[in-house]
Amino acid sequence: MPELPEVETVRRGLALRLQGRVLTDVRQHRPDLRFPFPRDFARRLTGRRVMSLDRRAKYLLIRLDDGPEGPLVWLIHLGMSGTMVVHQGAPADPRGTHDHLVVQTDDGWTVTYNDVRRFGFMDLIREDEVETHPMLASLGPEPLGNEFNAAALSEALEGKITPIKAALLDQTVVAGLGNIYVCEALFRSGISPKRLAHTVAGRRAERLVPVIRDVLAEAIEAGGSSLRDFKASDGELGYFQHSFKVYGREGMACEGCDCDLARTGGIQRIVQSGRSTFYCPRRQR
DNA sequence: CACACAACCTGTCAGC
DNA sequence: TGCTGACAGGTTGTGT
Repeated sequence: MPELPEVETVRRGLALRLQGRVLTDVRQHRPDLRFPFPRDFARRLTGRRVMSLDRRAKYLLIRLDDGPEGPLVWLIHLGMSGTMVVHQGAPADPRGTHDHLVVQTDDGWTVTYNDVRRFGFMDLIREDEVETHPMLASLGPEPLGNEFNAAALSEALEGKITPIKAALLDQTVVAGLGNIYVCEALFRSGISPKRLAHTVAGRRAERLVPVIRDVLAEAIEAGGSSLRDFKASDGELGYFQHSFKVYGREGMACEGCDCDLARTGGIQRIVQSGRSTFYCPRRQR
């Protein structure tokens, strides 16, 4: 589900209600998501005050105040179907089917983590463990940060024989892109998803980098996209999905294309590394 | 080492 | 109506 723009939208939504608040009650309703929750997870969160909410790639990092163990960082990955829904008042009773974690704040709000597929996970670590955390240590540059530029991308793609589509999904190359935004960025930059990654180094990388930044920034601006099982943290749906140019548009004409749809078949769907790729074979080379 | 693919889990939808 | 198979935004582990 959530790619970088959706996670950023969740971060902003959560910040509105969690920043500065004390977590007065934490209910964990199953022992694991994708991985087991850390030991005594709910107990260790209870009573902590939220100092800041940050994001690294598709991860949320919620920084907590000093407690018995020192300041802790609550690490969250939403997986494919994880959502954070915030509402005023007490938790729903009975709770929703896949509400796995329910947190109450000292000012009377409830934050619910719901995750149908349970590909998400959480951890609770010390600040000095953040950089070396197994899930964070090998992440590449933030696509919206200064370290992500044509030179860096070219270097990361150097010698890669895999298709550019697969390379951009590789979180060690650039951290935060997922299936939708890779498809959209490749379309906007006119690069075929089948093109071998190393051939994108150089001029094509110079073209691609600003397009990646733009598409992510636009999606964040639109409040994140949402498909059927994603809700932004305030429960409202995002609207960038209406701006997809190729994703989910198999057989449709691509924007600005004047070729004969009956003859060309329009936008194509292919499978790469087991995942759908949507693209226009005529305008992406 | 680099890459492709299966696996994780549940729900939805299209087709028969 | 019910069954089956394909597919869904991510990441890890395994096998070649």
